[in-house]
Amino acid sequence: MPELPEVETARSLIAGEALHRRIADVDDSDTFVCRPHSPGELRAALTGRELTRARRRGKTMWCETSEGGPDLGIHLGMGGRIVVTAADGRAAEVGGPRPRKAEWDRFTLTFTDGGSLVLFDKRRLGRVRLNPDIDALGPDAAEVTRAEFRDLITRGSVAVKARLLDQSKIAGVGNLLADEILWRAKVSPAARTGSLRRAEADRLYRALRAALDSAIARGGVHTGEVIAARRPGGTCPRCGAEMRHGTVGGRSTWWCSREQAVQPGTWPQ
DNA sequence: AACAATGTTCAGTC
DNA sequence: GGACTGAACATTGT
Repeated sequence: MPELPEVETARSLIAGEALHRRIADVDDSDTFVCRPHSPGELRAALTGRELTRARRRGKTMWCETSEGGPDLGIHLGMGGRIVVTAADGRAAEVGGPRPRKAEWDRFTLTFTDGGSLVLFDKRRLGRVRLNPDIDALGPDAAEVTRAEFRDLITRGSVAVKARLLDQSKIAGVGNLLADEILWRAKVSPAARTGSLRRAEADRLYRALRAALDSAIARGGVHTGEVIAARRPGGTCPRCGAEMRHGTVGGRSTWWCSREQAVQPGTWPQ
């Protein structure tokens, strides 16, 4: 699930429920999720502090900590969820509490009030680390300006979908959101960045804003208009033409065979 | 059993 | 350095 809209709602949950509570203990024993830290490193760095602010850029969240402590970086990976539990044991989660197995709790902050903040992730591809390198990310997709976007989306000659997924160029767009944006803008996922005209770049920019606004308002990228058509036999929700499937930028990609027709010579190989 | 999956990262090649 | 591929990571779901 997690792309920018999901991460933003998770960040908002932390900001509303987990700040200014004293950390009594830290379970950082999952060495894969907490890599490259060794067990006990996060515990030593965080115990006794409070989270003071929850921030986000693209799909990376980080919490500032009290007494000049390190930033606590959290990435949800492919399917991570944040659960914040109150002192009375009541669990708060985006979209309401859902069933969860304790064995899939990958990282836990226990607060002195008895509550907790948990990264729950059955696939274990989420990660937690101190002082994440935020500067390696491009501008946040929800904040990028039209001028910045025009530049980053037309430079070079890579497939435009690969560029949308490149977190170092623009941060927050994942595979589903990329398909939704390209479909809304009626641009082929395989179109080369250098071949895009200004009108197409600006259509993509408007589609980016609209897709983000819609996903945040409706509760996630899976609510995208074209996402339901990403299946064998799916048809374009606008024109009814058959949806096509292939690999672009190394990821599974669906597009409308009529409105997003691949231009000759743009498909790799 | 085989394959795909909403993410990142790294090695290798051209 | 840019573009690209394939694999790896760990695990579940179909």
